[in-house]
Amino acid sequence: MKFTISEENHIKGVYHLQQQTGLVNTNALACEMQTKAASVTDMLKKLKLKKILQYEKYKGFKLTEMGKKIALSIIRKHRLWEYFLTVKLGFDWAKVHAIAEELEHISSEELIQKLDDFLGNPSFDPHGDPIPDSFGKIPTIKQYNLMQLPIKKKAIVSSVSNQSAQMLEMLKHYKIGIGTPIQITKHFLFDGSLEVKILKNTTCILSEQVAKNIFVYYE
Amino acid sequence: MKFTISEENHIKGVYHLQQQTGLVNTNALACEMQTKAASVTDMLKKLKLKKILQYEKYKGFKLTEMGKKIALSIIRKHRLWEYFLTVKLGFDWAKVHAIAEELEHISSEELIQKLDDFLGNPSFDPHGDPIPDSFGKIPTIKQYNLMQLPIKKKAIVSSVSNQSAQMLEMLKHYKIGIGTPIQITKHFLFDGSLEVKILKNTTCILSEQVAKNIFVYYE
DNA sequence: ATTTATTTTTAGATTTGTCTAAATTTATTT
DNA sequence: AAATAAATTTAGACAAATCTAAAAATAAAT
Ligand SMILES: [Mn+2]
Ligand SMILES: [Mn+2]
Ligand SMILES: [Mn+2]
Ligand SMILES: [Mn+2]
Repeated sequence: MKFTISEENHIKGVYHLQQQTGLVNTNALACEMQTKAASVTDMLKKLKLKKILQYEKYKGFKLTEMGKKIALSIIRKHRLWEYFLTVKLGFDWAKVHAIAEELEHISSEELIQKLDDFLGNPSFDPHGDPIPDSFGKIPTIKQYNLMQLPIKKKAIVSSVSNQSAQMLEMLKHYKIGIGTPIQITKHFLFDGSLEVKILKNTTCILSEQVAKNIFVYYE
Repeated sequence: MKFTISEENHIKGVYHLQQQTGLVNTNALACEMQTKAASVTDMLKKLKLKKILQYEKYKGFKLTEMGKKIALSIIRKHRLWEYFLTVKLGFDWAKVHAIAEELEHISSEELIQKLDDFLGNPSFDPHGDPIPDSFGKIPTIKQYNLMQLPIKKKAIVSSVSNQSAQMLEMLKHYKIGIGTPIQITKHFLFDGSLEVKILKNTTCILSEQVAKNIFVYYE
């Protein structure tokens, strides 16, 4: 089945909200979509008719299984494009969301499969969010950018977004790799650099430029 | 100024038609856009108001300078995406047009500049059509795929779309490079292979798989 | 120069997505 | 339990993009 861009955006909006709240209500979605409650109601009727939503008037709503599948395929596209934009085109990861918001609506299934392969089937987007596979299956752990890791919190390096030879050389020198325990001991505001403790013994300083390419998870 | 997808498609349609006919008429554009004459008239009024078109009722129309600039920026996006899809993602060049028809409407200027650099600022798309630069300037020569070159017609190799090591090794063996004179002497229908004369002396057989990656120009 | 045919435009309808304002339902207070 | 507040839906409007059918303008043919 085909969906309009507006329908796709609404489906994705419901998905994100129901991850947190279970049932979603009209005002919340209106707020998420930067639109008005009346417009949301109209859209809900349409999506219910297309069997994307379980929806009872005044009672809130959530996605059907089919709805979830569609949401995940849009999220998959969004995050793969974000990955492409940062890793291949060198975009700052703050800028990629808005562009991926448009790219996620390109319809070709073959395109997204080939893009996925071209990128090496990445599991996480530049913000550390998991990328669903073509069946909608989501990697479980949640990653955080090292710059966002709370001070003193113990974490594990889970991925590095810049895979250039220079970056890898630098990480090798610091003995940082996938699975390395890491902990921020100090955050210098002057240049954004971090003092980090690695493997519970070595301590070193990472520039913001390096740190923002490193992702970690914890718990 | 911002344009809708439909407006952009119409602007591009006018551009292509006026390349051949100078002034464009309503029915021709309706045919090109797979729509009806009445719909075209509505769109013309809107585009005239936005100063994209010079248009007098019943008299035909053509793009203003601004209209041309916009058309070229859309064509630039279209052809860069086509190049990306074939060279980076490995799409068959017959399939890329439909997908680029969607991708050309992604709005970010920065995206297209970075994509252009990532691709190595190519001058021609996979079909041999020239890619306008960011100022709208178009490379002059027209390229043809070697498979499309009329038999016996003398031509010059102008580009190769597959730049893999294997392909380059093969071309080196055949002594084929950019600027090499080439001429088809026979076309075997059984497997699509070509017998070609290179440099006016050597003759060799190129498989269809090789030949379809070679582009030439003539005159 | 009329008549006929073709092209183009207008008039009016339809679908999609949005809005405001009013009505209705549900939730919260007194 | 009644009154008030908040959330949600309905009713009615509008802009964008399309269509069909009819009218008007232009071109071609007799
Ligand atoms: Mn979007
Ligand atoms: Mn993201
Ligand atoms: Mn298009
Ligand atoms: Mn092309």
